[in-house]
Amino acid sequence: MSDDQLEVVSQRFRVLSDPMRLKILHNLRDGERTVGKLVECTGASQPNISKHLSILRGAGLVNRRQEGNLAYFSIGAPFVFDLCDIVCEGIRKEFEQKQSTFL
Amino acid sequence: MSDDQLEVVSQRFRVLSDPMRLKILHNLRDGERTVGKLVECTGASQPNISKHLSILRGAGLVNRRQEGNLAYFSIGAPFVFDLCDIVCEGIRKEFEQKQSTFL
DNA sequence: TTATAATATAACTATATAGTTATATGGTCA
DNA sequence: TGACCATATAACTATATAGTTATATTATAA
Repeated sequence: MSDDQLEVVSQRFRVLSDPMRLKILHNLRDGERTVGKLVECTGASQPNISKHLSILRGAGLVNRRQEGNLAYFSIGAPFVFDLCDIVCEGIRKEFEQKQSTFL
Repeated sequence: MSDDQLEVVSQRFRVLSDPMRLKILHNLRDGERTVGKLVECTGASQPNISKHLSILRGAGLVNRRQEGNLAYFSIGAPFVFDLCDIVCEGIRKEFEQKQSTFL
């Protein structure tokens, strides 16, 4: 793998390395949401959510659809949930291993 | 998912969000390596590699084995390669889609 | 057109972190 | 023991970025 490729891949992981962005993705799991709705669900500020959405969109992880003056965002790459599942599984296993140390 | 859980998951993605750490993992794919060997292969400084290795180890992504005054590191969680594969596939698809815009 | 609502962007601040240099630790061998 | 090697850590600097406040954009409705 070239350094350029490594750079691109690491950038993608970086997009997922923020709890608020994961929270947004989690909220979109049930279907598309407006910016306002995401602001409401996450408790973050509107500019903050807009910024995160633009980062997620830049990575192709969400899609944007405009209807009137509302912007609807939805999951653009379902594989993000596969990624999260693998990571969660890894965390779970590691946790179990630490637990077993005390048995 | 709780905010705490999101924090933990995002932290794991953060560990993978650095090109040098991905390079190290890539180099370990063929088997265990000493710190010196990784310094040689990556072209990074020795303290830099040691620091990255300690971060990777903190996340359970690599294992450490000491023999004499050499430290051998190896892959601790093979699923990282699954993660990378999924991300690479996503990048590839997105790239194809952008290409098709010009056809 | 003007007023209003939803969203996006700009400018800024504060924090996190990658990399460097210098030094410390720990192991081996004379 | 003391010299030497491999690795780890500390302190620091420079950069990236998450969040805030203020403002701009875009669309609807009066």
